[in-house]
Amino acid sequence: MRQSTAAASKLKSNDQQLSCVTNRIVAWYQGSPKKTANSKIVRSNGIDRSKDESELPASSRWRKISTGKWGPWQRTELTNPRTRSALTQKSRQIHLPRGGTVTIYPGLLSKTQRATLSQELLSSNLFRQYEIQGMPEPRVHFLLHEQATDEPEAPQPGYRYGSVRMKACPLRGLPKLCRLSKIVGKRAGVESWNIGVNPVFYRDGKDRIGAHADDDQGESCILSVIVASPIPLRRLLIQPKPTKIVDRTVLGTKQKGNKRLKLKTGNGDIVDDGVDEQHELRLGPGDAYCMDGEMQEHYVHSLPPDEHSKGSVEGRRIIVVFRSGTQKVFKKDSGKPCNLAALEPRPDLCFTFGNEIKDLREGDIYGGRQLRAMNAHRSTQRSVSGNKVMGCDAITVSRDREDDTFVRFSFAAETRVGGGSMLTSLQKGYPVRVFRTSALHNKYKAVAKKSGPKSKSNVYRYDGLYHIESAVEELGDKVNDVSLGLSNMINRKSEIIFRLCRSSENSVSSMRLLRRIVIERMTHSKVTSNNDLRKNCPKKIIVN
DNA sequence: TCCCCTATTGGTACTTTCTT
DNA sequence: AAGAAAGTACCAATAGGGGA
Repeated sequence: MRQSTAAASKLKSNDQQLSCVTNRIVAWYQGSPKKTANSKIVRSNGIDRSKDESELPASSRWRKISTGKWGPWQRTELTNPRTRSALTQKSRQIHLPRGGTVTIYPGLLSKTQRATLSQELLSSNLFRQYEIQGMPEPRVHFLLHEQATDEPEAPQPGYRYGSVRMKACPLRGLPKLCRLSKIVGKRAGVESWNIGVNPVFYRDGKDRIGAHADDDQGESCILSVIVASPIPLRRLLIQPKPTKIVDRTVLGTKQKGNKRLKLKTGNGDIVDDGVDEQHELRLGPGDAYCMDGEMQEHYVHSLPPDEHSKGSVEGRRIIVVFRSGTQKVFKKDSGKPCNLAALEPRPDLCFTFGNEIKDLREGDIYGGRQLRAMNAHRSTQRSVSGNKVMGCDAITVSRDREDDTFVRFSFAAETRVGGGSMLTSLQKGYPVRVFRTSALHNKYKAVAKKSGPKSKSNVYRYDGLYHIESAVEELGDKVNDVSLGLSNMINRKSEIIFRLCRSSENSVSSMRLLRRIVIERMTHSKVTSNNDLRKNCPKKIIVN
């Protein structure tokens, strides 16, 4: 009884909180954009953007790949659509050089419509957080569909890209958006948004979307309506799609990688016109833009981060994306529902040096996600966590080095992949958290707990704090000691070999920890007491 | 105009996860 | 089994501003 009352009051307070958040956003949104009139944004390329904002702001620039220099941003020519009707009278088009069209519909929504729609979306409680490339996406969103039903377990129409699987909720649950969907469908000449209606919430200027094409489900029409936007406006960046087959050396440039832009001709040959292009669109609240299927073949688009509105509620941006293409059905949704905190701007990550991290215990096994959540190792895709200024707080060891004795080992890193931060830690005498991973082949390889979920991903064992003893730069035959403040002299591409030694600051001695690791590997259970250690420990430690 | 300092940006490497 | 990725953030190179 008591419990249910508590639950009820909790629900109520959640509701109140939600309406509080919603009201605040709506209030902010309805407020006049005071900043516009006076703020002057002069970009490094010398263009004064504030003049553009009252009109349709589209600009483009080009560069020759051979020279690498970008030309100035210039106003993009906007043409009237070929088909004129009452519905498209105000619209304008950009015809992209490599193929495809963007149609802009200025002022599609009134201020009142925007406010009520914002409220409907934010109070729907439907936003979800999805993960991609091992990280939460820097935005939250959800999918609606006119054919979706209320049964949560039943398969529903959906949308999938990368590892994100979105299962739609019924569109009729949000009546205002449902109405809008029909209006914009007419305007764009689309009978049904058969992939779905996708409201997206960028919580602040740090939230963003990387370069991508909407081409995973045969999209033929992608229409986005901007419901709310920070002022100054954020830019939508459009660039040619990178191709897969690339050899820069053949083409006489030094750079490696697959970024060079090439085009496919009609007969399948790959040609290269030697030119990069970029296009920017700065559309405001109430405006809409529509990308066609052909554009998705040749271009990617992105919403780059905006330092201006980072960490601030004023940086909120809400858009609704309507997609038509190939309808698919999904049984599962890969996202998690957002609580109220998840709708606030995400806080910056902070550094923690040393052992004082809650739930981090020497010898224990963790997943990569756990490490990031604990702030014990912050980087998904590099083994060194840290930066050149602050130093390195943690590393993961996943490459075998013959000299690893557990107490001491060496670790190689170029300055560009974290060697710089390790040099800082060496100079400051900071301890580094060391995690050995299951990717190792030597006897100190981390081994997943038997009881844990079956997964192909690596696991990480916390082996305690280590101090960096020395650093040498290897230059062919020469070896250069860089332990003392010479980091600026180092060739960024040469490897620096660091020697690390397990620190006496650790709560557990090296030998005791090593014994525990051995026993836990043998018994697949946790060693919790000294008694366990004495009882189970073999006389001679042999690890394999 | 040159120099020096700071801010911005473009290029890049990185791992896990998932698909083909 | 191979390969690509709707991401992250480091860091060098570059641009821009201010002072001499």
